[in-house]
Amino acid sequence: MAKGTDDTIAVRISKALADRIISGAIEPGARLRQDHVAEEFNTSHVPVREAFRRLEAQGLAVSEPRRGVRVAAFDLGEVKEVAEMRAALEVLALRHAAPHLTSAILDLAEEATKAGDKSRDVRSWEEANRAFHRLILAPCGMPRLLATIDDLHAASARFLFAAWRSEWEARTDQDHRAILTALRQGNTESAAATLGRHVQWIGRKPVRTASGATREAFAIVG
Amino acid sequence: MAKGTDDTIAVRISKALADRIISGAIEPGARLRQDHVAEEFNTSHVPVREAFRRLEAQGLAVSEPRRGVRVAAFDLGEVKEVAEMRAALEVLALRHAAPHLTSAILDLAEEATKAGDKSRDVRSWEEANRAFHRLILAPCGMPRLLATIDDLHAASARFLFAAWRSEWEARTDQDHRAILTALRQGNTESAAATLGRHVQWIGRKPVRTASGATREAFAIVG
DNA sequence: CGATTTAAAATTATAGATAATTTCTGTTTT
DNA sequence: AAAACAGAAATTATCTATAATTTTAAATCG
Repeated sequence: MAKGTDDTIAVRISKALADRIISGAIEPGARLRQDHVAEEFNTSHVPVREAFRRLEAQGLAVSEPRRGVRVAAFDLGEVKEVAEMRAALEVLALRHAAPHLTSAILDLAEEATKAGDKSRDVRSWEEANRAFHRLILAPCGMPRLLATIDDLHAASARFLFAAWRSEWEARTDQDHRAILTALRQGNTESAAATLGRHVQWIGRKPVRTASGATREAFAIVG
Repeated sequence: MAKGTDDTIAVRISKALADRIISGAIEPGARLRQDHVAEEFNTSHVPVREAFRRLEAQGLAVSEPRRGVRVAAFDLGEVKEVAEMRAALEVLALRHAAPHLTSAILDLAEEATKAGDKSRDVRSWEEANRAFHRLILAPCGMPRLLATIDDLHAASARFLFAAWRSEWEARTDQDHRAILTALRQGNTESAAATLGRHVQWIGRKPVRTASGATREAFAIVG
């Protein structure tokens, strides 16, 4: 991951915190105390507050005036919401990207798919999956759309890590392959339809809670 | 407009600046100098910086590290991009909102349409148009989706005001009426299709530039 | 006279300090 | 024992001050 050493301190902090929130290192609902964060990063709280605003905009944190910032909570409803938004926007992006896709790009996307299938842990699977989606969508040339999709991917990853906290079973991604085949054949509509379905596929998994009981965990898997 | 007196200063500033950027009171590309803004609002620059981060997240301003913040510029490509994103997301929202629409809500939406038709200036037309869209979409119960649509509406309004800076000719909005009719008949798909087309309708208009020449101006009109 | 370097002014980014608000904790009251 | 209530501690939001960087303007050189 690019460290971005010339970034402003606020950006560095927001990236670091975003990573922790997404990976689940900080629990949903946990308070983010500006002085503590400032101390940890050896800065004052001014850049910390700016970092908080960034996290807020990404939907990773919520802030109440005078009461501080906390890590955004989420429920099944939000998982579905993000999945549907991703479906709508990624389909749009793919329709515009399709005419600009080269076989070189599709080859890279295929490699990303293979890397995902080989992944032994959630984290590397997520990285490969994200790479696949970004590769086939980036040529749409719509920066605002891509930025929005990126934020939604971050939310998806958060749900994913929350559900498959440590265990992960490898599985071959047939959807990705179907999408690539359709794109290679110039069948954009078929690829878009599969992508739309693929992104909305929600995985279910029983998870042991802190109290010992088991509940269903949900996560977007695509 | 709700003044939000209990808002934090940063929020107040960001709302005031957003209004100016959207209305065109500040030119695209103009620099936003934190000390000047701070002086105007009788504060220090700390809340101003936070306001800038909010504007950045909304896509109304762009910031380059150490070089300051400027009002986001836009071109025809971005107008189209925002229109397509709105089409995709508003259609999604409408599909979810449709089952929860009451005739009371649809009556309010019809009033908003009439108010739009009667508007003598862009500003009040935009307000009525925004009210219409929000009324029929809000019952979808997807907060993240609605927040994203709101930001896109702000961008749309910006393009609109830039093109129709002062003059505005009244016109009856047939699309809004067609959408309401379809919704009243329970024909969600027809309403969604019309909405998707409606949002992407881009108006064209010759505009006199500062140098005296005329160029085409473009704006989303829906 | 135009290009380039240098110096000054303006501006951004961060730090440290202060006032106001909220949260926490222990105690009292019913 | 549960609820209500102080008072103390912690935390947020803001202000003033300082360091670092960029922009502007002037001056110098080719």
